[in-house]
Amino acid sequence: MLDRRTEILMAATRVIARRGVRGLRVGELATEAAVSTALIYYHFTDRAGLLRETLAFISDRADRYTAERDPGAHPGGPRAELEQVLMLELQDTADVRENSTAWGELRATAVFEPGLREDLAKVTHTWVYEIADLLARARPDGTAPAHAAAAERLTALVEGLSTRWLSGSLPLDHARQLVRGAIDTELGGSGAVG
Amino acid sequence: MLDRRTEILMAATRVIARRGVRGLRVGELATEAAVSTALIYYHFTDRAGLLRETLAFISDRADRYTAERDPGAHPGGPRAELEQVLMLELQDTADVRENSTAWGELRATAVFEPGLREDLAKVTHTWVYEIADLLARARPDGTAPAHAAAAERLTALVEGLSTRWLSGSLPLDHARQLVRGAIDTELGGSGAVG
DNA sequence: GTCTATAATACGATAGAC
DNA sequence: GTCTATCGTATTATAGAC
Repeated sequence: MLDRRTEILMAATRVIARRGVRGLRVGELATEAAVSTALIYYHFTDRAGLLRETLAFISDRADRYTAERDPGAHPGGPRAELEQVLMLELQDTADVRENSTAWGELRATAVFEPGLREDLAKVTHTWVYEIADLLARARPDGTAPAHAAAAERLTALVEGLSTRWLSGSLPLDHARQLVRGAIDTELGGSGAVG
Repeated sequence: MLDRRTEILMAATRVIARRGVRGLRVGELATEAAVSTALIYYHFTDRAGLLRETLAFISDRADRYTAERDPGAHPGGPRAELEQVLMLELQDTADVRENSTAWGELRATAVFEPGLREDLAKVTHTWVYEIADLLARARPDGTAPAHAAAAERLTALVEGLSTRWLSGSLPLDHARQLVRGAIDTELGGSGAVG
């Protein structure tokens, strides 16, 4: 059985997925969690603190996506592992939708709130580094700077596509296909225009 | 001489660039535009209407970036033109910063407000189509679907990089370098990992 | 068309009972 | 720990003078 505090954090994640970080109202969260607003202020100092803890909660959950994998031991080899890791952000399950939405919100909010930037940079760096590592294993002949640049491009692409998906301008299947094409292209495969 | 209405729209663009769509307060806009809040409600029905018109205003201005160019008559050929058009979103001038910030906000807001999605899809489609056309001119040997996919990847990449730039996680020069690398890679040049 | 003044309400946050 | 009730303020929106 989960404690109330965790229930509130999960409810906050759902509300953020529905209304955005900046659209979260403490009153609406109370309704979603089926508690009073006073209880929220009992468990969290204020709205800002609640938001901080919720974003940490979401990050942890996202970390677990990847942390639970067994790195390097992927059956399909590094190429398949690379594709799988990049596709983690592009799946239509409640969990991933919630996480991707919150993540996009975090990025969008950081444009106007410098206080969020540090957390953001840290998590982004971890992700980029992981992708660069997989690229290095998929193409051991490439240079480290080339792998780093390709990893930055692939992750930024996934973020861009994720926003388009969530904002309804791009079907999920199409977004996934574009990522596959980008992997092909970056690995020097047959994906390029010519 | 501009009329008050247009002055308010320009002021709204500045406020959105500073605070975000959801951070825009009618009172702050009034101060920025040096008018009363009542005047804003005289010229626009309500906050939502003001926002709609401001976002249309921003879209029009962004269209003009590219519409005013002389398509096909670029001195450096289609490859240079392609690079230039993609780089339009990644420049540290007040205008571009305002537009890119507002554009990112429009996308981020559309995730939670379906009413904005139609406008968004239209402008995105125009942009993607323009890039696909330039790719076709740069590589006439490629197929139309390949050009379309590459255009979607390049524009989504620019959006992702733009958000990273504006949220302070990526220096502008680096973002621009990554776009150049992506163009090389998509055109089958020497940019790939291997 | 533009202002000052103010109504109406939404929202974050707290007091105090249980 | 959890609730009901409420306060204070920020914000949207309007009334009415000029």
